[in-house]
Amino acid sequence: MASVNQVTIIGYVGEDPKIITTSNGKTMATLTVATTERGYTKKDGSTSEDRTEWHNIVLFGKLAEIARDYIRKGAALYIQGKMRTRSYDDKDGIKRYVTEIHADTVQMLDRKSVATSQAPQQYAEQQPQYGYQQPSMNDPDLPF
Amino acid sequence: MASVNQVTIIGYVGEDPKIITTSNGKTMATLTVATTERGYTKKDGSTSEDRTEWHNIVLFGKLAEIARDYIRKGAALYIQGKMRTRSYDDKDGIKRYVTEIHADTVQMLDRKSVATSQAPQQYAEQQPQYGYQQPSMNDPDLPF
Amino acid sequence: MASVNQVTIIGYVGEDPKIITTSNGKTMATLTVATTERGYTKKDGSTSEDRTEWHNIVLFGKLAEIARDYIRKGAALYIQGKMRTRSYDDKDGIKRYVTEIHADTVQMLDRKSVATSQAPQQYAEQQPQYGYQQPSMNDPDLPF
Amino acid sequence: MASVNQVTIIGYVGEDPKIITTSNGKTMATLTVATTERGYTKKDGSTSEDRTEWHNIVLFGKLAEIARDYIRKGAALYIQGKMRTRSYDDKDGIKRYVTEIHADTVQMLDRKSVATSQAPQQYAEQQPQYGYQQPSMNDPDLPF
DNA sequence: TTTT
DNA sequence: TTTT
Repeated sequence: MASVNQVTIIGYVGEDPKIITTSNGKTMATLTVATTERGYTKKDGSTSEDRTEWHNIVLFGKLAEIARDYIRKGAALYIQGKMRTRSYDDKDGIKRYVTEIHADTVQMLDRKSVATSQAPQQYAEQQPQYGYQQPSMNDPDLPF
Repeated sequence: MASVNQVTIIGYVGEDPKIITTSNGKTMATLTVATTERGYTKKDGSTSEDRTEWHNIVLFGKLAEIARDYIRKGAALYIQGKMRTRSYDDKDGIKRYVTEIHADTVQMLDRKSVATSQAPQQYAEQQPQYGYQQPSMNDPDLPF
Repeated sequence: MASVNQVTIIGYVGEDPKIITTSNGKTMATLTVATTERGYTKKDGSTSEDRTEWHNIVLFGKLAEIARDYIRKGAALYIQGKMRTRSYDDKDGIKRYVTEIHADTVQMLDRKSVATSQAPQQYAEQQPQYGYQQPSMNDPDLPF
Repeated sequence: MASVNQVTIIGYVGEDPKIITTSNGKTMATLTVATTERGYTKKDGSTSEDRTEWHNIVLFGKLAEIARDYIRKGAALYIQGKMRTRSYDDKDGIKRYVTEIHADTVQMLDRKSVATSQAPQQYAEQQPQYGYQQPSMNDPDLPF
């Protein structure tokens, strides 16, 4: 059965990634990325406005470690992954849905890392495609 | 500012499309498309299950007319578009979010049209890439 | 360093795939796929013609075995891969270049297999996403 | 008939674009873009080498004007387009083929323009998504 | 709710 | 050389 579910995003990171260590010891990261559709001038002379879309990105394993170590608010990213909608119960016990992008590929588009906010400087300068590093502080807060 | 927001889906239509005529006379169609990620056998011999994802597709203008005239439940489609999250108030007045795909491109992947359920036969046999046709009954129900 | 090289093709197979067993025992398959850009009517009333593009697809390992066992002339395929240009010496010893697509993903878009020309019937009916099978006759001819 | 022919490239411009004014007064630009596949360490400890692929990009109309005015050697680009193989006669009258990418979308990925080599400074600082400008010197040399 |  |  033919099936394709592929999203490609180029945009800017809204906040420093949130890092979670799952119960089975895997690293997971969540972050938000903005894409902006430029407004344009219509035939009647009126102009449409810019439109910003926020995407919920989820990273696992090695990609999550890259996020933890190198990706910071403001970074320009290329992301490719799959759309996934999951349900959760909100504070009133009502079922809600969020659509996330589970990334398969992440590339940093900044020539020099913008990883400054709390990222160790020595890694900020290197910006590898895949980075490994000793564990750091995890943010256990619920993402999104 | 660089920005890309692009989704590519190949999957199967869950229900006949819902057609809406907007207040300014434009045709809009909504439909759901399923993608299925195949389960696989892990190294330890256990198997993961198939996972089906449902996508909310929104079509405007000519693409909506194609949906109205040719696309039916069960059809295999190739869709390319943008992710968009919109908010609406649910019946309790609480703000909710849905993520939709606003399609730019739709192609029917079935060699012979599967458009049988209530679609005019003469068009069901042809399956053009872009179809035009006289107005038909619209379904004013809220999609999704 | 950011880098993306990705091609997506949906089209029809021109000839039965050619199968090669490489010196280190790996299976490789080559096939050609046609994409057709529809002509359209211009503002001045003139029409542009349809334009068919032929793509040289190269498959390795398991994907090559799927090609060998299930993909035949006329099949509709979804292919994703990388562009690669390689050089070779033509019969006059002059360096030539061909651009190929090295596929990472292949999906058959026909609901029922079109694998009829010389493909074993029992497999022709099944059309799995990934197929394994005992070695068969290889075509040692140079592809493309 | 279903057909998709789509290439996505992120890479670096090899030389300043070549600009051609076609016989019917349209602007056309050609440029080469490099993508690099990172080498990796195999299971046996050996490492594969980095592999650079050069892509021949062709731009028409407005995109060609952007290339002329803003894109220079070394620029990082996101490009989406179609693969096209064309034939030409080489100096010995022998038919040769080149595969090019006819771009539909071009985005500059550098935060500050790298457009320095002969590009007017005032535009180099702005880097619009679509730029218009008075005609400049064209390079009539054959590209590629 | 689809499909294999 | 495919397909509609």
